Amino acid sequence: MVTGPPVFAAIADPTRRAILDAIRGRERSAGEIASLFPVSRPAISKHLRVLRGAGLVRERRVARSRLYSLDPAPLREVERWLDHYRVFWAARLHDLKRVVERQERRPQPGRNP
Amino acid sequence: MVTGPPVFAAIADPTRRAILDAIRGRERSAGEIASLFPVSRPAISKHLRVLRGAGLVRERRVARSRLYSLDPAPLREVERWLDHYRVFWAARLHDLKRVVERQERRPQPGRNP
DNA sequence: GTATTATGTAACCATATGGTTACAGGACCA
DNA sequence: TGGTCCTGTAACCATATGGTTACATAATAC
Repeated sequence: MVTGPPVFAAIADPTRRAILDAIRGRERSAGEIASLFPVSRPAISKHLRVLRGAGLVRERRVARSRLYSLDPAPLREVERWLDHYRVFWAARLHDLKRVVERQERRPQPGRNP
Repeated sequence: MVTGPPVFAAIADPTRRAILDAIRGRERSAGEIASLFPVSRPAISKHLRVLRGAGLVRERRVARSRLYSLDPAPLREVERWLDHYRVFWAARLHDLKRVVERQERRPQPGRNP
């Protein structure tokens, strides 16, 4: 049984990572998400439940559809864990800083509220 | 079956993350690692095999012991994946930059060669 | 009301996973 | 050589996981 923050287990599966990639940027309905993958709709439904359990997606009911959008907050836990290791590839830390600075200059994408 | 980069599955288990935390900093023997956890030594041996499969640990035979040390390289794959999401908590990007700058100023820990 | 659409849930299945105990093998010591 | 130490592997077990098909439910359309 995998205990600890569920986000680590949630992103272990490649299909779930792909789902996150698919809704990063724009909200999508469950059916729309399912259409992107070669597995059945119920399988996707279960993946979405896991992602919801990890707090990685928000669900919004609209008419007959359920629209899913990204909630990146739990990923900061992964980020925090990686912090302890980032020092080990410190040779490229200045690259990271440059990335950060580039993104700071960029306008906020702003997920729809 | 979990395909894709094995590093994501490797770090999904909390015991394996704890093992990485334990050998981050200093090399440890298999038995020493096992002594840190409430599970049997063979269980740890299997976890170490998974970590080796993901390229996260290096093994060095010394006398009767096997010494394990961290190989952080595969974690950069996780880092790279997170890059696409970091923009979504951009409000705190300047914090990250500060962390980076703090670590750049710090002397290199240098894993023994 | 009834039909239709979109989605979650139940029941089930095969395989993966994480754990155990028992055993095998290589390296040091006498 | 024989014995002890350290560790990996084999065999096995219970449960988790990811998938399926069939059904239930909720909201719109008629």
